Amino acid sequence: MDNNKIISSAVIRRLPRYYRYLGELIEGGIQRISSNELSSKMKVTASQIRQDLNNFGGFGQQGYGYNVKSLYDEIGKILGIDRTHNMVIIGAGNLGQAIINYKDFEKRGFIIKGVFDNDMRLEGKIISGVSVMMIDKMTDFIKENNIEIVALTIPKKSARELGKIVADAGVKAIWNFAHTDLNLPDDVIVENVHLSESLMRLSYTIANMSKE
Amino acid sequence: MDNNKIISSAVIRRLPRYYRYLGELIEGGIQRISSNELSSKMKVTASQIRQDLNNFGGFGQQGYGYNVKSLYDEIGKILGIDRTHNMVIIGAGNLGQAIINYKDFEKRGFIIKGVFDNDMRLEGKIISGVSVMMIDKMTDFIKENNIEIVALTIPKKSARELGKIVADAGVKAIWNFAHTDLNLPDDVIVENVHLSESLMRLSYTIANMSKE
DNA sequence: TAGATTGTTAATCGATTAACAATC
DNA sequence: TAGATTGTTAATCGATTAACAATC
Repeated sequence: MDNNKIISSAVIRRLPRYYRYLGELIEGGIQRISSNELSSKMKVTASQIRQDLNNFGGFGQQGYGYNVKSLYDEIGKILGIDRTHNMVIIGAGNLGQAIINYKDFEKRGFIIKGVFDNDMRLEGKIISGVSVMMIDKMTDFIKENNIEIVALTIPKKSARELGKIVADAGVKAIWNFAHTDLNLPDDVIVENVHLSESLMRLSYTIANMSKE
Repeated sequence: MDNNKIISSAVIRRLPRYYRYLGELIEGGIQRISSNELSSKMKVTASQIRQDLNNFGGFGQQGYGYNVKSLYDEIGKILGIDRTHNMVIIGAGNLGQAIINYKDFEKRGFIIKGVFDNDMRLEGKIISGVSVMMIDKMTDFIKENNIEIVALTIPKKSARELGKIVADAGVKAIWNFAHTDLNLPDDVIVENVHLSESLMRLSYTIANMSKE
């Protein structure tokens, strides 16, 4: 595998979906699959599957197809979930709590080490085993606990401010749920989840399907 | 504007972001903007902005630029948020509650008419003015209240089942937060929010930025 | 009018699909 | 070996960027 080749984001966007389907095949006890079979399950072209995978190496075998388990593991490695990532949540509201309670993230190696909030009434509260701390303790906590990822589940104004602070504290990536762009230096990774944009795309499709 | 032209999904994906930036310009009291100024704010090319907008009509004026307020309104119309949409949530957990509590959706015309759950202890509970009902009342409720959109904030197994049920009940679109594809007939719109895929993309970027 | 900026065509770039030789 | 299916090249399709004439 050529580690330096830059992979297009279109390919990266599809990898987690391959990973999910392969996981389900494993659960179903399937050991091998051809690009053609996977193609019909996932509703993408077999050609695309083979092209995508070959960006990372020849994981298949002619005449046989792909070994489900080993392809699953390879994609896991590519996605960087063959190791753990320490994470904190900023914002102990419903959305922050939803992320903490959703146990699958932890299963994939995303370890939630703490939740921060500025509501003093929440200080010391335990949410699903994770304790709520005040924002002023955050920078130290990030440095001492080797935190790589911060999830921002707070309103946009605070998100912009705290985004800067955690970037300065040295986190590698921000998972941003606030409805704003963060405008941080290029060495800080930002992955946005803009729910309102998703809902507007849905609304667009409603408006334009009905037309025909 | 040519109502029948099919607009590429790449363009649609960008529209809500234009809408957001224009909204902020309005708040800031800005009345006109050129594609060049907007380009540097949004970090996309001016050419792309002009191309995107011209899919829907000539909203600008040579030598002047775009009127912020009227462009905002036009994009709102295109996105179908110039009218209201009735919506229900299935799943009264943290994620469902987060959506109910987030008042911006309501402001944009997405009216949450009810929440459904199968936990009998929640029956009749009021979450932010919206009452929790049991799943067996759902189909009737959807039909009687002209529900267009259903948000699925439940585990994947139930999501697949209830997705079919609400599709049969006649909803136009499903906003799917479950980590699965729904496989419904083509006339039902599905907009997926796969948080775990988003987190894996973030993880990929961490793994591959550190390499250089 | 002169300057600014759009709308739109043409050029480039990138992503997807098709085809098939290589090979298990 | 024969059949199946990959890996990979070539062809096509679509999206983005550049350029500039039209026009406010």
